[in-house]
Amino acid sequence: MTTFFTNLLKTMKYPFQEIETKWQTFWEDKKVYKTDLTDLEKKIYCLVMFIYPSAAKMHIGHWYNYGPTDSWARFKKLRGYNVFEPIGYDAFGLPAENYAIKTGIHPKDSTLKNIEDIRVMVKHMGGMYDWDSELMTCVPEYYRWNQWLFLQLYKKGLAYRKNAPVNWCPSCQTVLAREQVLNDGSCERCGTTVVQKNLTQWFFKITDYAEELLDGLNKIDWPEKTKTMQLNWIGKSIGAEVDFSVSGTNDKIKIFTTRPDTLFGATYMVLAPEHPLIDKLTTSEFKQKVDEYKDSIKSMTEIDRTSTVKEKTGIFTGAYVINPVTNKNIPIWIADYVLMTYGTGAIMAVPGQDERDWEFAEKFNLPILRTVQPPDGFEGKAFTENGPAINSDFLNGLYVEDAKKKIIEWLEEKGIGKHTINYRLRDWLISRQRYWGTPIPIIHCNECGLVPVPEDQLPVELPYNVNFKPDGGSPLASNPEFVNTKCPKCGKEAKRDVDTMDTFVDSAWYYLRYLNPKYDKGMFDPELGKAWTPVDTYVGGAEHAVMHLLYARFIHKFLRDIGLVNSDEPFQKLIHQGTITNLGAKMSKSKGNVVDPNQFVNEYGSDVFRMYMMFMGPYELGGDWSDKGIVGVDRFVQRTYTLFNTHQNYCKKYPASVKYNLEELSEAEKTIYRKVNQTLDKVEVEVEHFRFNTAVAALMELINEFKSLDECRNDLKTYCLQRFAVMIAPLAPHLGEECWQLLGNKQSIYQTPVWFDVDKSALIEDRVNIAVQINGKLRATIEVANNSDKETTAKFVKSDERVIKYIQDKEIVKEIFVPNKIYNIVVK
RNA sequence: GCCGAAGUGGCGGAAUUGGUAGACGCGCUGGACUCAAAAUCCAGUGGGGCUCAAACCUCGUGCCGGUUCGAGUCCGGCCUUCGGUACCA
Repeated sequence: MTTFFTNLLKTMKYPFQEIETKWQTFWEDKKVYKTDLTDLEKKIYCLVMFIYPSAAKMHIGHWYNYGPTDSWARFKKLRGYNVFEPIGYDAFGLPAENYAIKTGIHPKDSTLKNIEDIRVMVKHMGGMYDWDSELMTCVPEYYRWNQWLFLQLYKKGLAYRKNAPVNWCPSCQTVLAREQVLNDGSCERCGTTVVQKNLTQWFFKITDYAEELLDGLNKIDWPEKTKTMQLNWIGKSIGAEVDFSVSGTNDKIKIFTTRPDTLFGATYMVLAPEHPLIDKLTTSEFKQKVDEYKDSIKSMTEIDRTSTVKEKTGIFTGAYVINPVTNKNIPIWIADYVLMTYGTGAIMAVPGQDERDWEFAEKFNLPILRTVQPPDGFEGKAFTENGPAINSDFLNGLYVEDAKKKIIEWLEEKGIGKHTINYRLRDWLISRQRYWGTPIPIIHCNECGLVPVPEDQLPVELPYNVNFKPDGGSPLASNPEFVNTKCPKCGKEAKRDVDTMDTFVDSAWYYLRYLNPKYDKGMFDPELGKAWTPVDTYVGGAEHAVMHLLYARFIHKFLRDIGLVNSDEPFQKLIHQGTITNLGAKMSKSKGNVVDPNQFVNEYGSDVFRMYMMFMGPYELGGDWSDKGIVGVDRFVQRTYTLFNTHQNYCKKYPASVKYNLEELSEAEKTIYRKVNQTLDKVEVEVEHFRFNTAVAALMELINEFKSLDECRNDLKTYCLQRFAVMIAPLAPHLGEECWQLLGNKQSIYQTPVWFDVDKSALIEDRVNIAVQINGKLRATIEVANNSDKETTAKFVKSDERVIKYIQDKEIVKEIFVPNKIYNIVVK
């Protein structure tokens, strides 16, 4: 070959556009990523949270979620697994509808258009998706099964309607589930402050599964943080319910407490301002003030009310209850720090052992009685820790746990209380007063009441023509053809439910539908559902920790209970990619800090962009966006391409051995051979654990080592290059395929997956550097044979000038030797 | 307030079980190539001291202590940032 030609190759830039198109077309034409779902040996279901197509573009977050996850899936594929990696669209939801209100473009039209655009971009990214399993939730073939699911839940009493105070977003013009209200009382979607309204709405009874949702957390491989969040959200507390009799009446007030052992210290009672008994028991003397207080609460927002920094307020009702253990009258107060939505809406106040009660008692001069002995020198106010009971008659001397047992026994014996478990978890409110979602399959009949739509009449199709102006009513009500129907039971005129379902219903089971999105005999093919769940690896944002991920677990357990799947959990291993911020803030249109990935994809190609995102830092940490450094990855790709271009057809011309004997290699060859195997070993471990940054770094190190590749015999070069191509293929799939082909391989690497075994004997070095320390300070490094013993090493150490300098005239106290690592001499 | 994660060069970040801090990359500096530039390649690059230079010394992983022959890593006490949560009885 002429020097001229070699130089030409060396200066030729990696033509990413041509090569990406070439391989994308090849993969698609040959259906390389079509998964055989009947092959269950070595199956892996790798799932990424599907796309919410609220805009026509893939943003940085999508790339960051999908690129690295796809690389992991590809890595598994090359290692011989039967990997199922699907993609789809979470296509219902508010943004499309809000967009329609603004522009007049119908949600269906804009959504389908967005999906088309996004599909092109996802393909451009070079994902290993099985396009035959692509799905979108906004088509009747999909949402029909949301309706079917609803009916199954309804049959079991797990879908029900109730009138309750619910969260209403004035901007989204719909109710929200509790999980969709952020901690500052704002709407998760639009940030508007949510208000409370009393409305009759549909709920899914997730609370029936509370205990199992807790138990299941022990069986899944999820980030501890996420499991803790679910644990806290479910909020199990063990305690007791106790009835207190109202003095001078037959009324009883039930309270819930986690500290029944402190019953003797209950010096007053507090009711939530909404408690139904208040009007009845308030004495006429206090009536006006109580009413005033209740009014003042009504005008407060939820945020103000539940603010912990706010000073406690409350008012006496004039009434008393009898403490069942002391038989003393204790006053009944009402205060907004007691919530009607938790427990019974009433508490016994034990200021001695509860900080909130102490604060309240101090402010309103209510009696405080300690019933748990604080340790000597305790200077705090309420004592909430463990200790022996005091001032508690028959409980005296018992520590908290024993005292609880004894008092509960006593209460149960007397029939005035019982052991109780309370959960913070509320039922899932699924009604939405919006258009772009799944219609609720219920008919309201004047004669028969609520009538479920018969299953054979599903789907209840979402009509195209509606008026989706936000006026607080459901847009579907504006379409008479939709609303007016016949009662399936009595045949008389009836009306359809005009609300739609929360879109979290769609996403609660989509991973099952992927297995065969065209299946028309049920929600999904139960055989496949049983074979392919739980999903092995699920990757998505941590913001779904208590919404989507909790709902999906609930629905999965329900589907198991009706026999459609046989696994207990939907997602075995969960990984959260970090968030990519820009200028320290989450990217959003309103902040104007959105970075468009296309500018980089167009300039460097998708392989470089993907790999750069992986190289930026630990996957689970995310970080602030910066394009500094993308050129480094680009250079690496260029060098890789040049390397393979200058070694074309090496596989054919100089076939490599499977393994080389180190003894027979020259020093230069040995070094490279070792480095190749060490890198292979490293890349395997790093990619397996989603540590892509260090995997890319290892490959960069290896290509640096290849500077001396020319000192190797040709078949050994092949050995090195083959392995390099295979290792880079998951991280830069188009480049990987190209390199593999340049080496002279006929088959696409993903068509016929290849991975090489590590030659373990090559991981060990002949000679190693030992750090020599004097009193723990590094004074020298010496090179010795691998696995040298202490005596041999000591000889080298003690004859080294740098060491002698420090140990002469000194007394050697101790010598610590760690083979192949350290030799530390302690002198006095 | 409570729970969790993080804090390492100019920057992004590496560092099995405590064992040579700063891998890899960016940037920067110098050099080669070029009429010149870009690109590419080569060399250097934590701070300070000493030196023509090297060798060498010294300080260094948010702060203060501790354990240890040895601490980025373990323990105690703080500070900052970012997530989660918010009177749940």
